Amino acid sequence: MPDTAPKPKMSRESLLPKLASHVLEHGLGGASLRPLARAAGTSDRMLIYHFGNKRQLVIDVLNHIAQQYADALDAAVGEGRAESRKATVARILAETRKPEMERFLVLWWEIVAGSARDLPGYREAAEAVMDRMLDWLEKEMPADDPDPRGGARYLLTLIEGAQMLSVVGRPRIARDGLASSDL
Amino acid sequence: MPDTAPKPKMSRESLLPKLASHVLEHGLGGASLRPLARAAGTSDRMLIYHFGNKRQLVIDVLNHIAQQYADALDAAVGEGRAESRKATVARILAETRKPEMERFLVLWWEIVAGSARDLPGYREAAEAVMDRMLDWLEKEMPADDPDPRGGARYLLTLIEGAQMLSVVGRPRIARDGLASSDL
DNA sequence: AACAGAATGTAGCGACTGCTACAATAGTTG
DNA sequence: CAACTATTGTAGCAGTCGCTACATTCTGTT
Repeated sequence: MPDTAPKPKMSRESLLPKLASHVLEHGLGGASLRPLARAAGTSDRMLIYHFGNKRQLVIDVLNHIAQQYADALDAAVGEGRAESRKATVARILAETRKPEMERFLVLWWEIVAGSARDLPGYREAAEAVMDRMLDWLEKEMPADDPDPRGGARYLLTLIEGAQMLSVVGRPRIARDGLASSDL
Repeated sequence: MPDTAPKPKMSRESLLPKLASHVLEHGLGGASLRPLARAAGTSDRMLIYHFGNKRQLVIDVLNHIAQQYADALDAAVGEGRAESRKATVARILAETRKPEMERFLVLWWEIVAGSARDLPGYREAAEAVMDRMLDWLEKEMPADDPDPRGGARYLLTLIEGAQMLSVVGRPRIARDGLASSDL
């Protein structure tokens, strides 16, 4: 007779993916222990047991998500570089439009907001994400770019501005703005 | 003998400024009826009475704040235009660094986050703010700019990207990016 | 003054919040 | 097997949430 309950032996690490997934779907602010626990197949009691308190849980989940996103970016880096800055921008915009990334993009602005309000853990997660994004962009810059370092920073600024404008319902502002730039 | 309680005769409109001020200070997500009421000198009971429910209150407060911000921007438009795009960017960055604006900037990212999650009222407020910001920028563009319309959109994209990077603790990325641009 | 409707206070409901006390079980180690 | 620790379940606490029932007062009209 097989085990009826396979005794999953839950740990902080085994919980994090499921918690992260729930947070990606439902956001961080509104997330409370009991729904989180349900999504992870445990009880609020055990979440506190494993993470100490909710604050620490949020911090750990944020770190996990940042890491997850960074890994996804790394996996998405293609072999060859783009041919132009314009192609680089197009590439990253296409990459972030993938549905798996879209969930993250929605959460991203919540991370930015938490960072602006100095909530614990948010700033660190945001920095980790932006740093990795910058790495990714530098690797993706055209081989013959005159200033790949500055250019990557320039493009990141433009890209993030464009994505914000899209998210607030004004994608055309960004599109027209990019079209009018010298890209 | 003077009135001990001057009977302020509160209305939706007379409440909104105080509510907006409290929201600017403490954020929207965490704001609950009782603290809001205390800040406005009423009771939760009366907030529901005047606004119907919390959702509508949030929507109204958001509209009020967006209007307030738009007015502040309008008031800040100088007489003469800037001499260069670079000066335009410098002008708006200086304007938004004023302490009164800074409170708004913190809230702004919460509005963006709510917009990304499609919370009621957030998208509309964000659109109103961005549209007015764009107006302001167009008026502030250099008189001899070859493409003031596209240029304003380009600058808005850059500026918002830069402000986001600042808020998440990476102002240097934006600064270096802007320095490397052709502004 | 009589009344009607708007505005407000008091009290509380049921649901949910993060978290904990206490007890039971499971797994490891001697 | 015995002792011990790690893990989990049950139950609940004190506080907050949005909101409402009910009664009262206040204001303007007739």
